[in-house]
Amino acid sequence: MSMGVDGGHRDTQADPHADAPAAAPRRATISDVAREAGTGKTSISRYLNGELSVLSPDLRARIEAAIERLDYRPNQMARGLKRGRNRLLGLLLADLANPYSVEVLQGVESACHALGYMPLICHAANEVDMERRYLQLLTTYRVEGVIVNALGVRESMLKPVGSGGIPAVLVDRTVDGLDADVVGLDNAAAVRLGVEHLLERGYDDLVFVVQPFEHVSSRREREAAFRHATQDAQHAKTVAHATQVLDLREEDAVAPALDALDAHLAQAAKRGARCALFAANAPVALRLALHLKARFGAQWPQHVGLIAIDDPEWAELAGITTIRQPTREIGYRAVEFLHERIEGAAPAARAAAFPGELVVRASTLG
Amino acid sequence: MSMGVDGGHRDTQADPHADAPAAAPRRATISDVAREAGTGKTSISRYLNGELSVLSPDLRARIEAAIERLDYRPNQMARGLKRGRNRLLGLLLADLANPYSVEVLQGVESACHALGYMPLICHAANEVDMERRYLQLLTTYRVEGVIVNALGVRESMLKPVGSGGIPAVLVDRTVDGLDADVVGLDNAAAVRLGVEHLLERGYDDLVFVVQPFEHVSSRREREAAFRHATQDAQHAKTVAHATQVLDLREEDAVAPALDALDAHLAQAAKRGARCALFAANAPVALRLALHLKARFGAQWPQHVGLIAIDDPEWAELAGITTIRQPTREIGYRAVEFLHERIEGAAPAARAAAFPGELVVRASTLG
DNA sequence: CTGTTAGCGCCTTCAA
DNA sequence: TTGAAGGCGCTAACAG
Repeated sequence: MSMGVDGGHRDTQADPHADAPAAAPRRATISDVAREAGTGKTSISRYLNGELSVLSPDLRARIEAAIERLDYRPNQMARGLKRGRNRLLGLLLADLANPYSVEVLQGVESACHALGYMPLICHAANEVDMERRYLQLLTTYRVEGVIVNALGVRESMLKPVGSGGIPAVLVDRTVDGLDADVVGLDNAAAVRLGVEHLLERGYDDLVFVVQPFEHVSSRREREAAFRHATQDAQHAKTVAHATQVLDLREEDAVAPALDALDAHLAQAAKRGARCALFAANAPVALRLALHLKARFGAQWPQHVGLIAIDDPEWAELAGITTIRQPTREIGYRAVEFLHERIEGAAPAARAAAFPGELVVRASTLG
Repeated sequence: MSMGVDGGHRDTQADPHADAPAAAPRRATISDVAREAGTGKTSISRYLNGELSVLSPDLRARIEAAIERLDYRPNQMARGLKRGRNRLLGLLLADLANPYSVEVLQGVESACHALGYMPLICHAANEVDMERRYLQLLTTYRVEGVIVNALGVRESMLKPVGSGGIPAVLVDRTVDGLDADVVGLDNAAAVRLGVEHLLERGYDDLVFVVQPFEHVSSRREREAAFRHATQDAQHAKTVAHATQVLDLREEDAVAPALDALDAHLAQAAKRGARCALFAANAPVALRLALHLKARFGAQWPQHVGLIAIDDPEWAELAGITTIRQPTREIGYRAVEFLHERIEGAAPAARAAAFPGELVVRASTLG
């Protein structure tokens, strides 16, 4: 159950009779430093915490020297235990293989540096079960707050801060029934941007392709926005639209979905319609591009349009039009929100929705 | 200097006069559980550590209930402080934007789960300075060992385990003067595999493209292996070869390097030679592919061959031949090595070199 | 089988 | 300006 199964660990203690070079010289503690500097632990502690003004220059110099000589590093664990805060932030990521996550992570890290936190990164690899375990583990390490970008985290795994839970902020997706800060893309605007671009380019049969979206708010929002944008009064009569679910986690379900898509494309072609696919995110886009290439050859963009939310590094190489998210900002803001709550501010749950940016490439030349 | 700048943090303590719902109900401690269960802390501790056999069924049930009722989670920090081991492993990664790192990470995680460790992931974003800071930080959190895949870590930042340093294992690259375990690709064999493939396909002018390699052992090894493979007796007279450095961190240096490459390609064409580029890793390959596409259009593989070490997800889409590394195994093995050392084994430094696998695609059709 | 005691390394009153 | 003492949450001898 618990991750730390440590039964059966022989506590290999240094053999006093071994002629090895100074068997495992324990790291120096604050007491060692105090002794070395000829003073009490209190002064060392003061020094460590920057209360330099209350230390005589002499003592201060001795302490400095002692620390240097012993290569002393204060033990964060002990510090944390004592003061009740360890400067650890949990970051739960559903899928690090998705470039989006890595970019958000970069923003998170940079904010952590600025604010003095150490991010504890947990990668759930798209497994709901892992998410639960990691959340427990983070709790166990007493992180001061968590940033969550998960697939199946439930409200019950993450009690709202009011009821004794850890401060939490959600990235990209909400959790049903959980009243926490959320930061992510302005999905409605981003999708609208994409749809308008496709219409401008003359596509009149749009298919939104998305992973199962019932349980992921951002997917839900994007799908809904797609329907609204295409049903919009000014287009309603001229634009065909449909949604195709593509479950990338079920390899067996992918082929049928792609077949359905092919059928749709064939029909559209017969009608003389110009068809374009709107991928809800990068993983979907990759899968679609691979399929289209296999089916139509390298010239596939002449047959079908393709646009995607997310702008992975390979989009440029593949010539795919995208809607880029300000991922780093998203990560940065998440930490800022979290920091405020950790510091005690308790405003109502906030939501930060960042705008996406259209990057036009060859896949939507029309 | 230190990351944990925490001066100026108002310790916002709960206002006892606020009518808020039960101001921040502190997490239950072992004492709380003991009281709730009507027993002493020791029994609780025993329960937590799986010494169930020495507890009367009755006590055991009461403890179980108390824990449940209080939603108690043992504090890992306190545990670690006491027993001197916190089950934390540091993982220092030079660049998470490189898919290689993410894949290695997955192997690391899966091994950590199996062995009961919690990986503390640090992302240095290709900054040597970050690497140093993170290494210090890890030290400060008393991780039991570190897995290092860094750019500029020096021996001085990572004292060998014998002299009081933390157990360390290196991934993909060694550190000068540091006698630690290393796990990575069998570079010589992988490069040979690639060169032979290119020769078979009829290329007779090979250019190895690599980031600055003086300080990164794997790049050095690959470059050397390339020279050896091409100078090999049986090819020496028929194959032209060269090495081109491409420093991706210096945007200003990229264009000149690509120009040089272009010149080389032009000359080769004039001589009627069949030219192929051998990218030392995925980031280089991406950059090259982008350039070739811009220069020769989508049909670039008809002009130049391209092969790369690493097999990122976009390689399939771009149709680039690669030599795939068993990245997950690499990460897994790294943890295993580290675990053994943490457990006290002190064998001589080992090296695990895994074989690469050739994945042929359209970029080397000849 | 169960509880008491003494710290792990550090911070924090409190008194000198 | 300095130091001694107590305790954060937990484990590990010792007793009973």
